[in-house]
Amino acid sequence: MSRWEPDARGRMIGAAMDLFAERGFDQTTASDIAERAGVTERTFFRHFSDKREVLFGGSEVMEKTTYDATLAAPADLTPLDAAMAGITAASSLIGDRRDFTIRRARLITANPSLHERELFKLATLTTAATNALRERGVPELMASLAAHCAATVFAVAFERWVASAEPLSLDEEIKQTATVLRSLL
Amino acid sequence: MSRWEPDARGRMIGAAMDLFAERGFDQTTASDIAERAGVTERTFFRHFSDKREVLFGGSEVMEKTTYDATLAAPADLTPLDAAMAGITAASSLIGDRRDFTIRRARLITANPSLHERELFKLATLTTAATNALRERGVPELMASLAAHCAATVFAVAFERWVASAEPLSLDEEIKQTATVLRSLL
DNA sequence: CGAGCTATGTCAGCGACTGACATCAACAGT
DNA sequence: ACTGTTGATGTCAGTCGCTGACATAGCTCG
Repeated sequence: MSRWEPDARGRMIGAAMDLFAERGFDQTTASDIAERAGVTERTFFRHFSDKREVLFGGSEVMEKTTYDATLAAPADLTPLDAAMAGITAASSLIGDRRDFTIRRARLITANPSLHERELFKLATLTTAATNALRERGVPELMASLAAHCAATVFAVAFERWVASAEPLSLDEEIKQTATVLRSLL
Repeated sequence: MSRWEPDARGRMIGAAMDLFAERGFDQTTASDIAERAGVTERTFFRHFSDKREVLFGGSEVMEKTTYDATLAAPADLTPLDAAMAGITAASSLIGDRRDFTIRRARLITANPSLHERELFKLATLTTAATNALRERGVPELMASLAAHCAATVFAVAFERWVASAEPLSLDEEIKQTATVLRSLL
């Protein structure tokens, strides 16, 4: 797959996370990452469209999962429940690898520029759920609001999941958060 | 105020919006903006921490307004209503200058990197409302969820306000959107 | 009119990112 | 085993975003 060792991409991701944790994001150059991974700066930018993207590998998969699972949810679910089903399906993609995900989350919250990118990725999930809901026949405004609410539940639950020392599963955290959300109105 | 003409900052904002509209954000260099505004590139970066910030001038004011108005809302309001009061107060800061705001919004949605920044600014409003709610004695989780919901209403309502040809006021749009949100649950 | 403050100009330099071109490993077909 | 093709990588030069250090011009105040 690569000119020398295999899995250049994986090595770059690992090198980046190590370096970000050691020195911080801003103090790490793309060239640093590439060097530790045994490749060139140029090949780093062939794999990742920019320096931040090295931490956001699986996001297209999550987007597609969100869309598919929202669309495939039982027909009798409310818009909000369908969107929740979509987002929950996507969340199960990361709920497993707990320590990797948490390590990554800490790096992200430590850097505004990475935080920005994460908000953007979350917005793509919202859009995916919105599109799927519209496909289900939900009117525009309601689709958008339901998708946003589901994304909110995910974001807040994820934050708590990361912060808690002895944790529930991410799924459980989401369920509890969703319950509180419903009690708001 | 400036070495030559007054209101260098205002001229840079105007120049940036014109150039972004003419050639697009990526095809406009910071030096281009500075030149059209009659200043140096260095001066541009003294006024704006980065190239995107030229479109996000009033955001600290909106953040403070959100916090203050959420905190100052009548004590008998629910968390969601208090947060809505805060965000609505902030929205009135832009609801006036409609064509400027819409022109700006179109530039932002046309460019992912600007969109990223806008999501970040919206997140700061959410945080401001969350903090104010906590100050009101609302428990953490509920505060966070209420603030997120209020921000969602604002974001969705704003999007519709920008898209509509013959529009309601932004306030009206927010009220209608909030009603639909409540009907979701 | 001189002292000091502040906004601006000038210059040098790093790091993010890109386009163009050369190169190397693996693989397919002969 | 030989060769042509393909795809990932290396090399190089260059643009642009952004910053630190220092010089300078305008304003204010005594």
